[in-house]
Parts: sequence; C-alpha cells; structure tokens
Amino acid sequence: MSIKMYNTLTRKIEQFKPLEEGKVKMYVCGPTVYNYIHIGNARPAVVFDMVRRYLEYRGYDVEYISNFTDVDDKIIKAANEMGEDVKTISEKFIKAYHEDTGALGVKTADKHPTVTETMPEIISFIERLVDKGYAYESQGDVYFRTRKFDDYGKLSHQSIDDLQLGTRIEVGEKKEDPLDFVLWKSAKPGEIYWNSPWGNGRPGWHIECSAMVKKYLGDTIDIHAGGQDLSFPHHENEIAQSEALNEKQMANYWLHNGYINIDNEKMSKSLGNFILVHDIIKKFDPNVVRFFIVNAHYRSPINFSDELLNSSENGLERIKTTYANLQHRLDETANLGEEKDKWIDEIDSHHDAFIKEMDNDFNSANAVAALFELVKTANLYLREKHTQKSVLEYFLKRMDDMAYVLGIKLIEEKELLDDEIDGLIQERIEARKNRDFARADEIRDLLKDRNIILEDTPQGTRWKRG
RNA sequence: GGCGGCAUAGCCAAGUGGUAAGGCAAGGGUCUGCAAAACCCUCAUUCCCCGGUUCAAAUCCGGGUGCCGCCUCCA
Repeated sequence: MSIKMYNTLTRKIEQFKPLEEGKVKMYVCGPTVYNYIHIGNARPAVVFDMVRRYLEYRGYDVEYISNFTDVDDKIIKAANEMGEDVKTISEKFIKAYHEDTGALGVKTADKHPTVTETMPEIISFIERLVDKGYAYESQGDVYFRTRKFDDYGKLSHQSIDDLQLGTRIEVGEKKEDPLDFVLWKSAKPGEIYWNSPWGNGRPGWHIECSAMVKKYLGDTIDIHAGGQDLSFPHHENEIAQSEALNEKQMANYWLHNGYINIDNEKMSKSLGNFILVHDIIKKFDPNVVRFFIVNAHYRSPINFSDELLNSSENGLERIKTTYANLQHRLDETANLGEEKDKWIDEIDSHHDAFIKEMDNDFNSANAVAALFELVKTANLYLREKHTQKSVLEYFLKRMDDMAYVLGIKLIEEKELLDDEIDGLIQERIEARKNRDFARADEIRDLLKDRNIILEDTPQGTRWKRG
C-alpha cells in the first residue's frame, strides 16, 4: 500500500514517491499578515496540516515550511490606515495567525520564514535571474520575462496566448510585455524599503516563495501546496522563477485545496462574505470547526454555515461520548488475560479502512466514516457484560491514532469538580441506593443547571460538561 | 474568449463500470426507577435532463440545463 495524491501539474492522481526515501519536503503558502485570517484562509492551514500529520503517521520524516508575507502593498495600506508601522501590523497578525490556527489544531511548521528575514536570498535570486536574462530592470523595478520561460502555464494549463486575450492583465509602462510580472518594486516616497542593486524598494509577491523554497528545502521539493486560487498566477510565477534559475523541476506534487463558500459563493474579502476564525471560535469550539473542515474532501468546495457547524458538533459529540465511555469503563475493568478476539479484528479492519482512505488522496471524508464505524463497534462492545482492559485500551489507541491524524481532540480537559458538586453527586448515588428517586432527580436537575450532565450506567454514574 | 470544477435522500457528504458509504435531522422500538448514553429498525428501485456504448453506468461517450471558480489582490 502506498499513498496517492492528486497532482495539479498532471491533473492526475499519482503514486507518491518522495525524492529521498522516508523523507518529505513540503512547502505551504501562508498568508499575507494584514488582518485576522478568515475560515477560507484557515482551510489550507488545516488540510495540509492533516496531510503532514498523515505522512508522519505513515512514517515519513516531514520537513514542513510555511511562509508569512510580511511586506506587501496591503500591509502598507493597513499600516497607513491604522497609523502603525508595517512591522507592528505584521507582527500582530503573525501572532494572531498562530493563535487562530493553533486553536484549530494546526501544528507549527518547522520554519515560518518571513519576507523581511529572507531579503538577502530574495535579492540574490533576482540578481541571478537578471544575469540569466530572465529578468530586467526598468526604472527601479525588476520584471520577469514571462515569454522567455517556455513552460509558462504548465501548472494552470493555460496557454500563454490565451492569457493575452484576457482583458485584465495590466500593460504597465515599464514592462516590455504585459505578461511580465514584477520581481522588485521601487519604493514610493515614505514607503518601507530595502537597498538593492536596483535602488530602494521591496520584493514582488511571488519571488519570496521561490527564494524560501530554495533556501530551506532546495531546488526541487516533494510537495508544494496552497489554495486553489494560488495556482494562477502565484504558483505559475513561482515555477517560472525557480525553474528558470535552477533548471530543475520546482516541486513534484502540487496540491490545491478547494474553497470555503458562503451560500455557494467563494468566501472572500472583496465580497465581504467572510467569517474570521477569531470570531467563529467564540461561537463554536474550534475543535468542531476543525472536524467540520476535515469531514469533507480537501479538494471539494464546502459551504460554511452555523447550521452545518451544528451538525458537525453533534457528530463530534457522538465520537467524544464513546471515547469517554471507553475510558470510564476502563476504570472498572480488570484484564482477564484473554487476548486475541474478534473485537481486535474488528478494530483492525476499521483502522485499515481509515488508512486505505487516507492513502487515496487524503480522503478524510471517508476516513471520518471509518472512525464512525469504529465508534459504532466500540459502542457495541460497551454493551457487553464483561470487557477486557486490553480491548478497551486498543479501542482507545486506535481512536487516538485517527484523531491525531485528523487533528481533532477527543478528550476535554476535565477540570476538577468543586466539593459542593462532588458532594451532590455522592448524595445522589446514596439516594438512588435508597430508591429515593425524587431526591435523585432533584439533584440531577440541580446539576444540569450548572451544566453538569449525569449518566447512570451499569458501571456507575459518570458526569460530563454539557 | 481561454481553462477548470460541481449537480447523489429533508440537510451535509463519499462513491468514477458490478448493482447507492458515513454523518446530521426525523419516526418507531429495546434498555433504564425515570433519564442520558447506546443498540435495533425505518428513511434515494435510484444518483440534474436526453440520447449512446456495455451482459452491467451515479460512474464511460455525445448533447443539453443549472450553479460555481480561475484567467486581477486572493487560501
């Protein structure tokens, strides 16, 4: 068994073969940090974090890099509007990005390079493109000679001549050709700038990723990923820059995630239909948001609404309840010594299904279905009169494994109950023993008002937060 | 004008040639002191429409309809 993934470059699902056995070099385009991220920005962070987790789970050593664009027109604009400097703004939103994605269970990358700290490499990258004739200086700007790069359009499968027919490509007086794109922008008065061989200015948008990939991962990497809207022009331009300079394929596999929609339309800043992660996690457990995202295939568009989130919340609750029930039962169970039995085989079959689905282009929708099947099996097992510790532990282990890959948490931090509540629970247990059900129900209602839900099981009473 | 995606139950969503996963919601039942949780049963003779290929199509081919996206900053 091996992992397959859809490669935008070939438009096919391909067997994954890393450059180096057992290792994966992966780069994911990160955000421009001029605002809090919205759910649409969060999707690539979440789904490629899941890809990373899965590759690691399958034994790969993954080197994972994701950038922050911390200098850019939009940040300059935001800085001017807020009366702050660029650095203050970018630092603020880098911090916010880590908080928001962290809440969604996204692991920190091995390195989150910024444009500002990669400046020497960016400038040298551009210089070498100029030396090779792929770029030219024009009144303090530097442009890439798009037509000189023969493979231009290979990722988005656009013919360079069809692009010209589009009416939206700006001509620009400084360009030799309307298709040329900027590598270095000269600074306007008052703007933040760096010194360069072409005067004071700052990098264009695309060059940073080319420089960072080269610096941290090398000329050719295994996986380059990002949102679908980056495939053109961003990734196309990255390919042009990197392959023109390095004369090697930039990435073997290009992965792109689908959009998040609101009412079937792409969530975007310009439409104003975006929901900030910052805000939604005040309303829903971020764990629910994560579960919602991984519940669909990463390439499918997904609609986003409170109603759908509620549905996910209920589904996740079911999984968590089973997990808690397994743990509760574990405390009451001795190991009888019997080892191999049909339950173990059942667990294995669901785990195998999970692996098979994830192997197939990270089909987490089906992988979640496998998790639900495991939950169902666990619930059946929990109805047995006699359970074995080793089997319960194996259920928990496999649930842990799946939850790890999906990046969801199955366990709440159980804060300690205060003495009063604990006393009430004890009192109720006594009352039930004495068949004083009126008092028992009274206590249950009392606790319910305090958001403590009681469940009586043959193995005793357990509680959870509502 | 070019390139691409999608259309499956009340809702979400897999499935890309072998006879419709999974979840949410809903209804009925079992268990329970009552609940909760769980379990069982029911819930698409059918996959946007029309043709075609095939022993066999939601899946392949042709045509049509509708929605969405990229070609401009965008995850």
